[in-house]
Amino acid sequence: MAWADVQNLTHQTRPSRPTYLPPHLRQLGARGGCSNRNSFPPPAGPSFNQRQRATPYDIITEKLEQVELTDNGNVINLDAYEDVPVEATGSDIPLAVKSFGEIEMCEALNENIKRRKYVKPTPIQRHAIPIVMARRDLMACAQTGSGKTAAFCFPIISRILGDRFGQVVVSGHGVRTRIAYPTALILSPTRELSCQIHDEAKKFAYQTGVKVVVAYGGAPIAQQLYNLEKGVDILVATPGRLVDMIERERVSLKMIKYLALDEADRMLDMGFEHQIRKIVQQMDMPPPGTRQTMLFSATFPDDIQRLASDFLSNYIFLTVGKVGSSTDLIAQRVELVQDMEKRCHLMKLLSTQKANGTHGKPALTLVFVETKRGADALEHSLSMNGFPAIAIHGDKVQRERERALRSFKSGATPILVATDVASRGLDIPHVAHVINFDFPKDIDDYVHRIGRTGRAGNSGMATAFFSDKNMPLAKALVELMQEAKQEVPTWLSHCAQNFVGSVRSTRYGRSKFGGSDFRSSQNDYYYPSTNSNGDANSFVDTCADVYNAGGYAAPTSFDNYASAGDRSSNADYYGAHNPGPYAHYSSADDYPPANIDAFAARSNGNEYGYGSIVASGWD
DNA sequence: AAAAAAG
Repeated sequence: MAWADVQNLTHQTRPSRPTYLPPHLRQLGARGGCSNRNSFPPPAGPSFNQRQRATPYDIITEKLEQVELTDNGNVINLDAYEDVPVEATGSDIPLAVKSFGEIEMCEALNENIKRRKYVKPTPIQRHAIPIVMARRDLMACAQTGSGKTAAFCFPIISRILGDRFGQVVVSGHGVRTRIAYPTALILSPTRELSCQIHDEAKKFAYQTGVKVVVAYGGAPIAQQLYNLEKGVDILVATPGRLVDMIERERVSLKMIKYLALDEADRMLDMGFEHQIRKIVQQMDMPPPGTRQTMLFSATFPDDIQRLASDFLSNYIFLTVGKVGSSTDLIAQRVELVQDMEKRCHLMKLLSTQKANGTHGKPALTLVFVETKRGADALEHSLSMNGFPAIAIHGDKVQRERERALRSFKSGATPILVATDVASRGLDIPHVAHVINFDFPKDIDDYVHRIGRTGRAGNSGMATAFFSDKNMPLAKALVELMQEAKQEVPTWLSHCAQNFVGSVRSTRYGRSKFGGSDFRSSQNDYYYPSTNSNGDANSFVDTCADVYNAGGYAAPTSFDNYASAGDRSSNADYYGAHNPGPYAHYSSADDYPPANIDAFAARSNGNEYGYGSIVASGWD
C-alpha cells in the first residue's frame, strides 16, 4: 500500500483505495470512449441547467404517447401507457427525455440498455432520469410494474461513471481496507427485493467497472463482507443487515452521494421508520443537500411524505399515473366471501383455472393472506387437496423463502401463498392472477399486491375476497376501482356508501386521488371524524338487503348479523342457482381468459357455473 | 393486530 493511502486512512476523505477499472475501460478517460465524457458534469449540449424551465415553481402535466417496451425479446406493450398523466412539481424541473439516446451516458451503459432490450424509456424513466442526472432530489410515485428500478439505477450508474472519469485513477491492485465506502446506497424493505434490485443493477453495470454489492439478513454475513472488501460503488441492502455492518465498522456511509429508498413509503412507516432514521440521520451519512436522495414508490400517503421530506432538499415531486392508483391493465374483481368460506371458495376458483397460461408457461397464481400461520395453513390445505402450492413468509428461513420463490417463478409450484413479504416490488413474470384471500388492512397494500400482476404492460387479473371485517375499506376500494376504470359490484358500492365508522387516516378513507404533492395541500390533512352512528346491525342489514335484492343471494354472508337463524348450508348455497362473477369459467379450458376484454365481458355474468369440486375433505 | 428487518 502506498504511503499516501495509509495517510488517507486517517483523514476524512475517502481512502484512496484504488478504484478497479477493467482493462478495456482504463483509457477511456483520456481517449473519450465515453460518449460524452465531458458531460459529467455538466452535461454537454444543452445542459440540464439550460433546459430547465424558468419559473421558480413549476407544475408540468402532460400526456404521453405510446411506449414500446420489450421483455425477453418480445414486444409486449405498445399502448399500455398511453394517456398516463404525468405531473411534476417543484422548482426548476428538468425536461423529460423521449428516448434513451437523449440521455448523456457512457457507451457501456448504452450497450447494457440494449442488452436488456429496452427500446424506449417508460414514463417514469423519461422523467426521473433527467431529474437525477441534474443532481436533484426526487420523490417519485409511479404505478407498479412501470420500471422504477431502472429509473434510479441508470442515472446512479451514469453519475458514478461520470464522477469517476473526472478523477485520476490510482493504479495498483489488491489493496483492501476493512471499511467499505459505497458512493450509492439503495435500501429496500425485503431481502428478496434487495436481491432483485442487485441483480438488475448488476446487469446495468455490466462492463462499466461500477461494482454493485448486496447485503441482507438471513444469509451468511461472511460472503457479503468479502464482497464489500473487494470494493463497492453501489450497495443494495435491507436495513437490519446494513446497521449490523455499520456497527461492526465494516461499512461507512461517509462517502454516500446517492441514496435511493425503494418502496419508500413502506420504509418510513411505523415498523421501519426508526431504523431508516438511524441509517440516514444518525450514522455518518452526509446530510440532505450534500447527497442526492431519491424516494420511489407506487403509493405515498401524505403523512409519510411529510416524514420523507426530512431526508430531502428542494426536491421534485413526480407522479406517473395517479398516486396510489393501480393500473387499468389489471382486471379487478371483488367477491363477498365470509371468512369461514374462503378456503372452499378459493379451491373452487382454482379448480376452474386452466393449468397453462400464455407463453407456454403455467399460469401463476399468487394468493395473499394476512398472517404467517395462515400462509402455512393454506399451503397445507391446498397441497392436501391436490393444488400445487408453496408458502413464503418471514418465519421461514431465508433458504426456504428463496426456494419457494424460485419454485413459483419456474412454474414448478404454480400457486404461491404469501404474506406481505411478497407484496411489494417483486417482479415475477407470468403471474396471471393475484388473489387477495385475506383483504389487506391498508388500501395501499392492496395496490402493491395486485401490482404483482399486470407488469411491464402485460395484462393481469386480481380477485379479492371481501368479508364483513373489511367494510372499513369498502369506500377506498370503490374509489380505487373507479379510478382504474373497473366495474364496481353494486353490493360493494352500497357497502361503501353505508359504512360509517371510525376511520383512522386518509389511507382508509382516501377520497382524493391525484393531488399528490403534500407540499401543495398543506392544509387539507383529512382525519374523518368517528361516527357514533356506525351501528353494525343497521349497516349490515342494509348491505344484506342490497345483496339479496340484486339477485346476489348470499345466505351465509351476512346472516350472522342480519338473521341468526338463517344459516343455510354451503351445499345449498353453492347449488345451481348461485350467481357470481365466475359464471363463465365453468369450462376449465376457458380459464384464464385470453385477454382483459374477454375477462371483462365474462365478468358481467350473473350465474355461477363452477365446475365440480375436484377435491373433497376440506372444510 | 400483522408483517418486515439483525443474530
